[in-house]
Amino acid sequence: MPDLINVFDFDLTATLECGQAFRWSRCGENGWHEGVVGKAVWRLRQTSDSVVEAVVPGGCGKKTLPPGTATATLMSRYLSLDRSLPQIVATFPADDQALHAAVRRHWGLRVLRQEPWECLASFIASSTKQIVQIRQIVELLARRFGEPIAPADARAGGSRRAQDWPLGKGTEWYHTFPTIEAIARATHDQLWNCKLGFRAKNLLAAARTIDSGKIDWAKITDGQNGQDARSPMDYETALAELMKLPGVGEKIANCTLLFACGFDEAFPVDVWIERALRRIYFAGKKKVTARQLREFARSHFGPYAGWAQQYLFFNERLLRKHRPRRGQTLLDVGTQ
DNA sequence: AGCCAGGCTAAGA
DNA sequence: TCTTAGCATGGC
Repeated sequence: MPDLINVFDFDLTATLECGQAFRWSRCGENGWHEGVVGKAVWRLRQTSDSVVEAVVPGGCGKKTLPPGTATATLMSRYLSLDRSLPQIVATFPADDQALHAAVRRHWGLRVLRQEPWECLASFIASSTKQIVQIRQIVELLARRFGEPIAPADARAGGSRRAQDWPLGKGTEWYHTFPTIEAIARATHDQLWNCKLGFRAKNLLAAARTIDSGKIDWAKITDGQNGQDARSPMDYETALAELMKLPGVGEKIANCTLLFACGFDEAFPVDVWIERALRRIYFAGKKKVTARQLREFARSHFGPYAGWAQQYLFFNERLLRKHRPRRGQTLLDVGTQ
């Protein structure tokens, strides 16, 4: 039996599939999602507005996962269930109809709190790559430099009966995401062989820079392990610190701060969000520089700008996905 | 077949 | 300060 978790204002699928994490995939037909988090394999599915089923090591295999246990705390933290979505949304500009429409459409989407190094490394790998390719790279890195997780361990904590498992046979080996040290010890060619291309040298140098203590990694990511949700460092400092790493510009630094370090105001601008911003907020204006977009975002969206970004981003991607890509601009899609 | 992908960096205006 | 080319590769 899976454990049950009570949730409010939560949409598991939107949260896992909105493009912030790369190691989740659907498995089976019954809405199960499977992913490696830390040293464990998690399987999750949402069975109603208020219930998520979880098969995780450390789960008790009983009906409801008792809040306060280590596993419950970990999951609540990773999924950002320990936050009030209505309170976050209340900080958005009240008159921004396009944003509120996106929020309604994807109600329950939450920004995750991922492991910082995995997040940073994944986004270093992401530049000029499609999401399928990024997922491939991350899996290759895990397989070659991560710790193997035996099939039996992947099933730990749940039922021993294979038919209770969404996965079926349960003979597959999993791998943790490699540590900073593991990547730092790798050779350039080994990373290259993980299809990183020119990003290989950036990832290697980033790992070695962090490993040798040249940037204050511990402080940037401190909120991850401490009591507080976020790092004690201020946003601008943390951003500048991350951008010292090779291959890490504003976009990737902001992704890391938002998706892993608890900086809710971090606002990554990629091509998708740029399209959305231009269409929604700068319609009719011919020349809008990237800098203007960033400044607009900072002043317009407020302390949870990063969350607003994620709603707009996901929305934009779905718009594009459901529309023909050629011969039709997004201008006629509207903001409804 | 070609086009393009969730960028960063250096170079040159 | 803003724009542009180059970087490599696989998926569609």
